[in-house]
Amino acid sequence: MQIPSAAYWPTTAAEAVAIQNDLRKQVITTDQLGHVSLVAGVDVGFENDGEITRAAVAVLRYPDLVLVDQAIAKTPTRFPYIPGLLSFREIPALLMALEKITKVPDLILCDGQGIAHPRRLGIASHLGILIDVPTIGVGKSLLVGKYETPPDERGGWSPLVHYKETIGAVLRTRKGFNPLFISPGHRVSLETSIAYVLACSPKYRLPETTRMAHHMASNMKDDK
DNA sequence: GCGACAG
DNA sequence: ATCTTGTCGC
Repeated sequence: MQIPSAAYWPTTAAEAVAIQNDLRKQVITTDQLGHVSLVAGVDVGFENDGEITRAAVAVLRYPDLVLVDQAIAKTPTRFPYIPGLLSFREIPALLMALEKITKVPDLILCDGQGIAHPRRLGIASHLGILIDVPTIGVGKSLLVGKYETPPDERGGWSPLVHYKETIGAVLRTRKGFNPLFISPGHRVSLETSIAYVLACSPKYRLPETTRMAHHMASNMKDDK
């Protein structure tokens, strides 16, 4: 798919924060997505103490979740891991992998937060704005916000609140397992985000999209 | 000031 | 994220 040239990339934390404060104005948290027939999952992995970044994209047909396209990319890491600035470390490699995809997804599920972020610009929101595709943040743990333990049943959830603002949902995709931290990335509402995450996680705690991308990013070290 | 802190 | 086998529990 066509990817806008990420001409310049920040080098310092202060620079990255300034970019987030600017891009946050572009985030849309209302439903602005068409018919969804293709859902993608993206994930990243590292090698050599983080020197190399591996990215993987898995495109699945929706709603049967059959893998129809995939791509991987490997590149030198350019930004350190700093809580709140994760996207600057992982997005460069993700864009390289997305560029190789031939089927453009209608929706992308990302590892990490959407607007459930200190400045409302987690990796899902950041990526969504850069490529202008609807995105949802699916985190395995908390970054910011407070919440009550959600009901222990599949579909049970409770709001994630930060500074009096609802920024996401703590959702259980399986009874008896830790919940996921869901938040709108870009062009998707919270309600819709919850619905798609549940629809994409029919059997395991994590969405099929995420699981497939994860496996691809891991097996990259086995082959070429 | 102290602690928390996606992957 | 990553280093890694077996092991405990539903």
